[in-house]
Amino acid sequence: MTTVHDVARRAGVSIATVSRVFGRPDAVAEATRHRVLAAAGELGYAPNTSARALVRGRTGYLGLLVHDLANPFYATIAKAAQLEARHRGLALFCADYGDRPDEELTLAKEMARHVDGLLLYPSQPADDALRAATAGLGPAVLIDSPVEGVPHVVMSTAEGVDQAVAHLAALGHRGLVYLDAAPTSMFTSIDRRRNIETSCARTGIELTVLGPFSPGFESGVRAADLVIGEGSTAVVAFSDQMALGVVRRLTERGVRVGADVSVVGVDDIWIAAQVTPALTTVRMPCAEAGAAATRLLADAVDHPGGTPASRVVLPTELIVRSSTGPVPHGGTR
Amino acid sequence: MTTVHDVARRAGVSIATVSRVFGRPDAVAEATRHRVLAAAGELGYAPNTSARALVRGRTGYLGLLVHDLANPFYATIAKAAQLEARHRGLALFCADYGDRPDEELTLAKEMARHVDGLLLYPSQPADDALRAATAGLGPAVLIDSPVEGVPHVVMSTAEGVDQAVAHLAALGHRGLVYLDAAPTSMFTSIDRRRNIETSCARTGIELTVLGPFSPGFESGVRAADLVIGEGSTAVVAFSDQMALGVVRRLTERGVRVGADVSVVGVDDIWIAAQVTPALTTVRMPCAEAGAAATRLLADAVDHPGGTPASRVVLPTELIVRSSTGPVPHGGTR
DNA sequence: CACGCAGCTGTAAGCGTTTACAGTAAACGG
DNA sequence: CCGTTTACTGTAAACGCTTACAGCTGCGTG
Repeated sequence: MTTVHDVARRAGVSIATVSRVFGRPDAVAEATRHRVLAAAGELGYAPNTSARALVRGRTGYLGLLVHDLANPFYATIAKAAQLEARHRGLALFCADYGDRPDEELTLAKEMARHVDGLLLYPSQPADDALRAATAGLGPAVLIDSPVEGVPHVVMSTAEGVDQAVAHLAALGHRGLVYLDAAPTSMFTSIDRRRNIETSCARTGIELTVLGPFSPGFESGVRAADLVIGEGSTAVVAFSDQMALGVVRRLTERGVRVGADVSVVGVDDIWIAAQVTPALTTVRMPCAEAGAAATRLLADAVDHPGGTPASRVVLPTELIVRSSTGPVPHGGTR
Repeated sequence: MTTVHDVARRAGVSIATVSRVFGRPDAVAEATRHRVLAAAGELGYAPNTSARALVRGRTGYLGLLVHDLANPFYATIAKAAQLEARHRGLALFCADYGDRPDEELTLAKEMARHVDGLLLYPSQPADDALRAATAGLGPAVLIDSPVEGVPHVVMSTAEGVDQAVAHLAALGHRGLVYLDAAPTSMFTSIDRRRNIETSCARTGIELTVLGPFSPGFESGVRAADLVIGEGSTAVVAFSDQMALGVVRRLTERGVRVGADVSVVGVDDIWIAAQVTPALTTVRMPCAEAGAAATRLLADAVDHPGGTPASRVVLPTELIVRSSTGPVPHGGTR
């Protein structure tokens, strides 16, 4: 491994000068800088990151902790966060707590030791415990977990869900079934349920909430029969996966999706656009969330005494496709 | 920040003892160890990672570089790698080069500065350039890129594809169309194409290769019409996404998938099991690959003079579902 | 009883950087 | 021509940790 000393010797300067060339290049004369750079190039020198981190008190690393890295929802957040971090000269650790949400805090603590700041997508509801927990870990920004006093970015389904309800109302639907998902204490669940409640109330649509179900395809399949039982003409599911399950079962039972019953999902996963009928859905801006959170965190790391707790709310949007259509003639619920 | 000095003072020992308690605990007397641990606990002390890395010459970090972190295929590898790394007390950096494969090497170099070893899923074909490139970066293990002299793990479709061809042959199919994907120089492309060629040759199935297409749903849609044009009774697609596209278009055109035409995919993405008809496919062991590669790398890092270039070949397996069926009566191609 | 040895602990020398401070030389104004 | 500034560079002290080495104690052994 080549060090500042090697480069210094080769370039005929002191180690301080070498260091400066890589730290604040304009603090050294142009001729010297070139000599040092040349020497460094020949030797293949690059500053040792550990040593630099030690003296600077900054690692240049950020950590991201989510529920499941293999899930496209979180993976998209991770990808965007990673990209944004790189643009700022930072690197990103990724980890997920998977099926052991109790390990979340342990993992966060462990991660905090290695990084300048943490990006957290908490599994638990936003509350005081979380605030307290993040307190000792250095800068942290929360995703989809609006905790007062901690910077966070949330993807609000307010707009998207409102558009969905308006869309259904315009199509003549008088009532709809919402398929809720567990755990109901998570922000995503609360947010979607609350928004659909207010939207329905405002629009005068009769709302029936079913569930909570576990959020997956199978639950949608199961829920579909309940929907038929309810005699409803419209369904809004917690997620696209659930919606896809609903569509599948409805079709199986001879119900024409988009004609007899309208189905709306949330997330806009890629397959939603490809199935027949293509799924009407509320798009979640995962990439934007990942990038925004990283930006917030990087700023918090750079200015320890900056704005105490910024908050970014990312809007959502309804994507209308073919799984929704005018209410059938005979049956208004 | 609390340091060894704080703990040492509080516990009434020297900093060396504190360090030893966290480094090799059995080298210090039990009573002393307890005292130090207590003091450390009260002070909330944990060894500074940068300082430790500096003196040890090891960061305890691994890096993973893939094409696209948001793609479930790579995301699954990343998740497994991350988990395996954690089990070994290591942490994992994740990055992707996305649509700029030319940046791959730059990124790898940059990453190499921060980590003890690299996990690479190269975008380029396995060749000398790659071997040379990885040479200076410290330990590296390649995924799906069998380069002689560099440790690697590959997911071989040999078994899975062979099973698929045998499966189709048993169903009475006399010929099949393979839908190839670009870039054809990548190991995954080469491997799948070569394996299907040998399997068909061995089984006496007539093979028609179409493509290369870009590997996506849309390509499958496009390819479906070509397949109908060929009059073939069976299709094997490069990926599930393509296969799903084929299924979609075939269905649209009134061709009954699993009856008139059999379709086989590769990957076994989650939706493959959920669509109707459920997709027969070759499962790729992404998680196993990620874990195995991490294991190899961790070993290489631990024993710099160990086995020079280990090689792990992970087998694949055909999952039979409903998109394949007996050849239709009238038409044997 | 002297000696060796094992078990434990402390001292101090780094690991490769950054950076405050001091020093030098040239340039400049009076 | 001298004092002062400016521009640059070097010296040396950290940063927090690990670890070779030495020292000390108490034990068993010849």
